[in-house]
Amino acid sequence: MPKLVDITSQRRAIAGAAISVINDVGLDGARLRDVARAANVTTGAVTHYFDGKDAVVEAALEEVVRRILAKQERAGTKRMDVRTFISQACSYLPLDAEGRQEWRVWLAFWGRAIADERLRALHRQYYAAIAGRLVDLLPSIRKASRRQLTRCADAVIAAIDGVGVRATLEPELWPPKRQRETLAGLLLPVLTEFAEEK
Amino acid sequence: MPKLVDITSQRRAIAGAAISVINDVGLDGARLRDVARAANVTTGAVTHYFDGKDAVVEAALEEVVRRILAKQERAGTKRMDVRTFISQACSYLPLDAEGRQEWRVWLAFWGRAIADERLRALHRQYYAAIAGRLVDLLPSIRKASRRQLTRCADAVIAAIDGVGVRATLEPELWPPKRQRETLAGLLLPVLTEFAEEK
Amino acid sequence: MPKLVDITSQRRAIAGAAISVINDVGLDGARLRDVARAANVTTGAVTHYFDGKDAVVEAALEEVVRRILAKQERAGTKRMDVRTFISQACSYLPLDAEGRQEWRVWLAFWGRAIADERLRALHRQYYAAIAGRLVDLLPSIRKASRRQLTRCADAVIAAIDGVGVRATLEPELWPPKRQRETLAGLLLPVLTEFAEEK
Amino acid sequence: MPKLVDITSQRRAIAGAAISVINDVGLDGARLRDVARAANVTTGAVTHYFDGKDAVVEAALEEVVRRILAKQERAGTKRMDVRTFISQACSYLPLDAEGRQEWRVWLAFWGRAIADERLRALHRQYYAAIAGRLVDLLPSIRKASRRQLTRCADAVIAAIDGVGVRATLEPELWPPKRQRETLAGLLLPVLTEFAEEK
DNA sequence: TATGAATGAGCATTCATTCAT
DNA sequence: AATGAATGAATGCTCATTCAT
Repeated sequence: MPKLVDITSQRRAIAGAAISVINDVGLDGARLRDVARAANVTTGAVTHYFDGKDAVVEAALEEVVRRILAKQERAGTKRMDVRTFISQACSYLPLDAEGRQEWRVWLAFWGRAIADERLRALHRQYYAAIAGRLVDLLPSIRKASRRQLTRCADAVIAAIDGVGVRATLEPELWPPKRQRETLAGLLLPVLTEFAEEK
Repeated sequence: MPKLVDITSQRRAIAGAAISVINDVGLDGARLRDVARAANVTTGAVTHYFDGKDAVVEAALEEVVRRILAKQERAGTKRMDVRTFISQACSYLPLDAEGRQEWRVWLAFWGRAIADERLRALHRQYYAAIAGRLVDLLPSIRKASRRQLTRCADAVIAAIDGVGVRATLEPELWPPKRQRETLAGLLLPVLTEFAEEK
Repeated sequence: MPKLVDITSQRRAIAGAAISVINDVGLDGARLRDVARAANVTTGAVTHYFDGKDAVVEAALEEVVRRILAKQERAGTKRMDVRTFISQACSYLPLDAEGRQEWRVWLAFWGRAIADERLRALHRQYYAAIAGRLVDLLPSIRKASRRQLTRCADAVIAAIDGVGVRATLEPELWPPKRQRETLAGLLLPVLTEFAEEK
Repeated sequence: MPKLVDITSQRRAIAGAAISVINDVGLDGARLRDVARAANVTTGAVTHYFDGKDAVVEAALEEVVRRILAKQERAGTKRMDVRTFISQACSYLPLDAEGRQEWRVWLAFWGRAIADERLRALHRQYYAAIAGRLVDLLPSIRKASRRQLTRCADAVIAAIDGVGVRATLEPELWPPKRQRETLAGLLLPVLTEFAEEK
């Protein structure tokens, strides 16, 4: 009787190992053998669960997105003030070790996506998901037209990305405080204005 | 007498070729041979002018920064209103083919910098230069303390990076108009507030 | 289950192939690819079993030493006369095809050792082993102080090396007879004197 | 009017530079560019004076031999006792920095000669020259048949080579004293016997 | 005569992938 | 299902050599 394994959880475990390796040595530096070792399996096992390196890499990206989205506190869509919203937005930033890891890997994928149409398509998809969440959340501040909501979501995402990138590249210069202040400095005026429009 | 060449200009030419190749195939995909071909020289010539691939890559980054900084219209530091400042900031965005190329390469470097201390140090240095320019420019809007200027510069840089990243990854969804509007949407409230503080 | 291989014997096989290649084309001329072919494996296999070319080269040296030492007839340490000892010493000389090969490779390593501290350390170690054997053997001729034994061993080793080098470089001029006569001509007076000291 | 250069002295200078480089980095490690730099000329000049690397290398060997032979004190062929002869023989050993350099380079050439017929022919030639000198010198100890002289010269050369090799590979363990004692230990009995034969 | 920029073949090395077990 | 030994294509890099000036 063969050993029964949970295929999905094995794939998740390997994807997680890949994230860890990418975080350490970058996307190019990540060798399948190291991923295997980090997952406590053999290289053969990795190619057994995935079609090849690209598939592993995509699974890692998918896992990162899953984790990033999971960060967002599952707040209801009830009435919410601007400050609460901003504090929610801050949860996306690389404030702790885990967040930094996710951002580092995320940046690594950007770097590869510029020359990989498949990855870029995934990015479009993930951004759409994130933007969709915001568009769902923003009406809890104020009812607005779809167009207004989209614009506002664009601004919020850009602000988060802008702060997150800088904090990821200069972690020693960007403690959580500076990240939060900068993000708040950008979002407070925008969202206040948004909230007060009629 | 042997042919005398301008070493600096040759290095610049090769760095430019590297940018072009990185833009096309990414930082990992960039092979020295392709860089050589793009520069109309042989691989031997490339290693003649540079110590190795890493040196070529760093030169490419340096050249990209040079071009990005050169973009900024050399406005005087005379009195400037918020709208003019934002329009200046927009000149950093990937609005045209050239800008898109620079941003793509820039993103590629981010991806590698996460696992390359040397590159990260270069990034710190370049960000400091860019921030410095802004800090020099902001007083033309309003006199302010160094701390206030820095915070404002942080916000501006984050906004530019955030919009630029998104526009680079989703170029078909982010025509110049959307980029400008999003950046303005972020900066106008912030800078207006900044300008009106006393 | 994957094929299980005896790693040590594979390494030995590759080292042996390396010896053969070095014998043919010299230490510098030896390419990993040729070593691989001589061992009936691929270059990838060679780098699979060794960290790189240097490691292969060191393994070849180790194997040569093993073979050279194995040459020595395993005589007991019982009473032995000078002529028997000399005949034992002669077994180190490049008298046959196998011995010539070992000496050629041995010379090749000398040439590299002069600029390679690591190799020189190995040589020191191997010489110490050879000298040790002689020091163990000489008392079967006559009891002597450690100092006297060492001096005698020095002389014996020098005589063997001197004859061996010349015979290796001028094989056509140095048939076994001439080698044996020259070595005996050097050692007989020395050892006779050594044997007769009281 | 073109600059007039002494071709021969330029070649000698380059050969000397080559010796120095080979001494430092070995025969394989020696790059033409380094030789050129050590000789204070350009690489082009080196290939101008020599047909290629092999020619430079051979010139270096020739120069080493010249220096080694020059070492031998030009004693007359008048009556000479055994001790004086041995002291002459010792002058071939790597007793000082200059001698060590010559031996190191000499060893490097042995290592290459094993796979280079041309170099081996040169070695045969140089050994013949050295042996010839000894054969000329030995009669000053005792008149003997050509065959006896050759055998004795063989022994002397082997003893010198044997001690020299070891001293070159283990310089820290072989100060001049140990070299001289070992060589004398080998040659004294042999030559005494030779001198006393009738 | 002499320069040194440029060439390009050749090398070790890396690593995703395959496959017999 | 899982192993890990073996493959071999692909790359960066070195360096002797060439040649226009």
